[in-house]
Amino acid sequence: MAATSRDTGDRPRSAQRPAAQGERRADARRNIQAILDAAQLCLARDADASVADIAKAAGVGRVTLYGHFGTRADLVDAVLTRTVEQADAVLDATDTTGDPSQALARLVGASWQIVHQFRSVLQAAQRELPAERIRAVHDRILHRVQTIIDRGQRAGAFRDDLPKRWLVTTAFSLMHAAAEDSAAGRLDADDAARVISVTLLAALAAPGAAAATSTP
Amino acid sequence: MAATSRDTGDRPRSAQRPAAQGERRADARRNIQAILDAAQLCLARDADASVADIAKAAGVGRVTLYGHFGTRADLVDAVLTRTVEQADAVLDATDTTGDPSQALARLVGASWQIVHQFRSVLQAAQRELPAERIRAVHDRILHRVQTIIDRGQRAGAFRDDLPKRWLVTTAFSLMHAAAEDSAAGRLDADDAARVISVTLLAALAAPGAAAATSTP
DNA sequence: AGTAACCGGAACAGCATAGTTCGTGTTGCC
DNA sequence: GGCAACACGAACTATGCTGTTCCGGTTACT
Repeated sequence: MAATSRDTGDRPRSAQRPAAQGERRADARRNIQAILDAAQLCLARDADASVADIAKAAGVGRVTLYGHFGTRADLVDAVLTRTVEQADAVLDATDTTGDPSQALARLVGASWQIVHQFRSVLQAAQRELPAERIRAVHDRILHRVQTIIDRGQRAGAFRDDLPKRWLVTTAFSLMHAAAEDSAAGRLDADDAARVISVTLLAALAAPGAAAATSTP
Repeated sequence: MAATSRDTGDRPRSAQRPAAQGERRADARRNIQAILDAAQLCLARDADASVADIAKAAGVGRVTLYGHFGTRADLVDAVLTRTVEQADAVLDATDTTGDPSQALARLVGASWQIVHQFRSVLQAAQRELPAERIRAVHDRILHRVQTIIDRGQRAGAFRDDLPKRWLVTTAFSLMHAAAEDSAAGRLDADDAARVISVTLLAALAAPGAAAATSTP
């Protein structure tokens, strides 16, 4: 249903078909990226941003947007897919082996901004897409942090007297809060990774451990 | 502008005036409370809940709702005012003297649900009310936690190597996260106060201090 | 150079919501 | 008991949004 597949039967300007499967003119490819970029920014600011707002921000006409994305839900799904792919790429490139505390600090440093962007898009998606679709992508993100917390607990570095699910929630809520404070000018973006890591590791440290230090 | 003042010039059923300033019939008072109750619940679930949804949940007609609240913004403002008053009442009743860690734990225990409810209403209000109005009520809530954190830092119990504003944000983000997890069934509501306090106090503890324990 | 792919403003239909008016009935206060 | 305060469904206007159609112009690919 997304622009990448283009096999949508009855659609406006349905005669528009690429010469080959998936093939497109350069201006069409440029517009699709511009629309996705604009949608990501607009939806992060306001989950109810209109299709007209997004088209304007992308510098294209509404009919052009509808030419590439059949419905608002199609567009939101495409943005969600792209956001997940971007998050996966960054997270795949992050070393999560070795000392759990240091691994978590690296993961936090690499992903705090993406995690927040992801959540903004997710909120918009929740209004348009089925709950299963939302859960599928949400769980993939959670899983990585959970794996490190599991390792940390087994190694005795992280506390195990609180629900594990809550520790994961704590990690995400601190990243989201930092992203919001940073966007609002209340927190220096350059300092955010350190601030989140110090706070999170202090919160997660096994009681009595000397892990609760000023800098990781 | 809210139902309490009733001096709104040209309004539907403008002939409806209480016998005395602010005086109302019993059924009108009951309906106003029902509308505010319903608005608080509906807006907490969905900041875009319609006036028709709220009226239905309150068990009144839309015209009746408009008879008491001139516009949607008037209603949202009234809900915000009431929510702030409720939060003030609970927070005023909480002992914030003595040991900063224990004071913060008490404050958290008393307010985690209210703080979340307050934020939900605040999100709805942000779409309807001027930014100054939002900031005025928001800062009042933040101030109480900030005062305790100040005391804790002076007493050496809380860390001072992270921005103070961030420590306040941490407290609020953990309360919000716990409320969301509780609402979603991922956290036992009866255990939430303990879980938040333990996590928060561990995060705030001055490095090296023995405050990072399992139970406050 | 030719032409299909692509673009996009105008206009339309349908839907949802906010706010208003009308008219009639009910309630509760004096 | 009387009557003003209160209630409320139906119907209306206005606005904004989604999605579609039309049609003429532009771009870019061969």
